[in-house]
Amino acid sequence: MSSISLTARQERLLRIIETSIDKKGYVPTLQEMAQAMSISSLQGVKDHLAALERKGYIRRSPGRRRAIEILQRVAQPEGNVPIIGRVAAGRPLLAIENQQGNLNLSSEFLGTGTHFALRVQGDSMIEAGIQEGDYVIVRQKEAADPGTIVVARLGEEVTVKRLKKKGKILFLEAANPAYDPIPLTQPAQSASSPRIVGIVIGLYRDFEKKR
Amino acid sequence: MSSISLTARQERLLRIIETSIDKKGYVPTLQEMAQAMSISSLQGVKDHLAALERKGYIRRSPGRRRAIEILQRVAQPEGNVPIIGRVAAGRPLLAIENQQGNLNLSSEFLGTGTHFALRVQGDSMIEAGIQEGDYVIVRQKEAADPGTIVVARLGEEVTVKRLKKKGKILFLEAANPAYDPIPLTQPAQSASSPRIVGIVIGLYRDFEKKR
DNA sequence: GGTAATACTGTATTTAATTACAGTATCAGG
DNA sequence: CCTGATACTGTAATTAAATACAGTATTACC
Repeated sequence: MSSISLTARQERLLRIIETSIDKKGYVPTLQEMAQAMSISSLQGVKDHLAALERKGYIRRSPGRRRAIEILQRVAQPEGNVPIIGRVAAGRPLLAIENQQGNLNLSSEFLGTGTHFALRVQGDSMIEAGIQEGDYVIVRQKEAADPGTIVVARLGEEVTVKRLKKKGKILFLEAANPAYDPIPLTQPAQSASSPRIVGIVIGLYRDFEKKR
Repeated sequence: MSSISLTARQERLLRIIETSIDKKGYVPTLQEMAQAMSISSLQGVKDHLAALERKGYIRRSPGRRRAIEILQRVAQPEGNVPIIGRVAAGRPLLAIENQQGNLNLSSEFLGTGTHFALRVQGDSMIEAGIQEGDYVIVRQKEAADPGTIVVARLGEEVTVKRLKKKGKILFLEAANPAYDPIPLTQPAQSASSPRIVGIVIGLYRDFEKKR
């Protein structure tokens, strides 16, 4: 899913067009784009549009007004949650590896922050009503309150667990008693020690294609 | 959420504009609208647009090209599922009473047909992993296969049940054994007899605002 | 039964918005 | 160090597309 990279200015223009479409429902004019980019000449905007078209991000119909079709977005549309297959062990931020699809929720369910969806494997959370094959909606966060269901990274593995506090120590506990609780050192001592990736804010279950 | 009704032609034009925005990303021109409506004069289209603006469905910026903003849609956008509070007892079709919000899922999860979301009340399906407060995504359908989780109307009430077949008789069975199964006469004899409204194809749970 | 709203045809006019042309300056890559 | 891509300024020309004007026929409603 990699694509030709854009310059800072080209990306900014694409974002301006995307925002206008999302907010107002129609494509801005060259004049409006120039104003939003703080460019006094229309030729500057035209150059950027030509670059965006050449790189395959947009399609224009020459001569026609406001006829710009977006082929590839740079910004996630509001409420769009990428379904990811594997969470890579990137240090400060989370590197999203293979995107498998999208789940689009109304933004009132999401709130602020970066979100992603993860397919649940195994039955460790069955007692909390989370089944194998369910998609959990995760908000990226490094800290969470005790009692919350979190997504944590243990080495290279990513698991869904409930955060519990016993005395002064935080534990990652499976809802299924067959699994042992994992103590959490906070802040994380080393790169390999257990670390909270985000909190589970939603769940989606597909009754039809339980692949 | 009731609004001023549109004439057949006005509604058709609004749908044409909506489709162009959804498929191409920009508003069609008066010429394109005239062609799509099979009207030879632009004045005909202008009249319809004036009516749509007067009725509050669109907003135009006079003089500016393709500057039509849709304020109220007639067609549901692709993948949009309305969350409804109460299902009214409309005879052939389902009258959606009070819409409380929207849930936007990728269309690959939805498939074809009309869908709506319903908040689950009570614990009758707890053993099937459906909890109180969950939103079930329902595809409108009058028939279902045994084993499927369905939404059925019993008089004025709407419930989530599993469809079971014992011999030749279909039953609506709660996953919670505390509830008794309800026999289903098919096709429904009277207007008040139990009736399948749709099948549950998905589930959404909000962990944050469990109001 | 008059009057307003709907639903158009057809032509002429105007302008919003794109295109075209002529330059300038900077930066990265071979 | 040259060449192509990026990133602009500024003005003039062109045209896609909206307006504007003058009608007609039909249906809806106090």
